[in-house]
Amino acid sequence: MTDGNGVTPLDGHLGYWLRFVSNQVSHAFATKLAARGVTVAEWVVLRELFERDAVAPSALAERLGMTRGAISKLADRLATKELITQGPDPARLPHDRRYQTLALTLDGRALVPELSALADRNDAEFFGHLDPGERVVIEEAMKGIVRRLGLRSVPVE
Amino acid sequence: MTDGNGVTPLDGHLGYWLRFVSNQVSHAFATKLAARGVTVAEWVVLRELFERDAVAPSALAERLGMTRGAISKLADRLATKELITQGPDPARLPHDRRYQTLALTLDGRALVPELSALADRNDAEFFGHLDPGERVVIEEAMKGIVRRLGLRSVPVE
DNA sequence: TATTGTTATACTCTATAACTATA
DNA sequence: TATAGTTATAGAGTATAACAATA
Repeated sequence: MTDGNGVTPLDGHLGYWLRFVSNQVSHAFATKLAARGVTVAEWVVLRELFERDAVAPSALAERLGMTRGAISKLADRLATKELITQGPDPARLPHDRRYQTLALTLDGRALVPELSALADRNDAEFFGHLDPGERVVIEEAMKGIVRRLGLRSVPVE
Repeated sequence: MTDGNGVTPLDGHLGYWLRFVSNQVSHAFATKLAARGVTVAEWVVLRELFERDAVAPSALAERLGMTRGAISKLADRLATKELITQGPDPARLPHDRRYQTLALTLDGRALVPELSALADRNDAEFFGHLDPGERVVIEEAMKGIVRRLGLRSVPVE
């Protein structure tokens, strides 16, 4: 599949179309989140803490496929916004002070369902018109690729 | 579709799966390109110049959905690598010196087919196993979304 | 004044690696 | 010495806005 120059057109790759749509979806979502003062990376952390309540930075880094340094910076920003707390791990006390725990504040916990509604709306705007059959094919194909290649880590960008 | 907390699971959105796969595809491609000393954004510019030969920075910004400032920075990097040239627009001469033109050097032109082969290989690694029917459903769904929402600009990230 | 392009500034995200404090 | 976490640095990408040169 070339254009006569021996070079595949950019849009000749399925990856091109996925990236095109995916970038637009993410950008639209980022814009919605920005109105609430949150980035997509921050949202993912908040969402994760909503599910698990108290998590060590290193565990979060592992689950989200990020470095500890990246989590540390994100956590600082979220703490400044008073959406999470950072503190020693009570389960490790008394006093292995190396271990820390991140947890949602009340404000943070209250915010997650609102942001989740934005995520729902965003998804519907882009994919709501697809018929269920198409939807299933696409979702299963993506899950299949993830399984087949053994991919992990939550996508953030 | 909630998890009982009134909050949709992250992976309950089709956008999640698209982003997951798309990010992995892009990252794998970026790694391949990095071995040739080029980023994905630079690749997109090179690919565009390969097709059109001499392009004004502002035209490139328009086509790629980037700001002129962003193009300017990219162009500087590519010129430093001696993959493109920056100069006055000969079609505008004599002498409306505001207009500039970007064009591939011989090295740049020679590089594009090699990078294109990397793109082919990358796409095959992720999507080569899909049966043609699945492939068509996915590609057409993505194109449909682009059309329906009037999206434009080449995705770079 | 309007337009093309560059530059300055700033912020997000990412990664590597040095550093601290604990153990 | 090993581990958990933080901090420093750097680079890519993005955007806005000020700026220079030209028309």
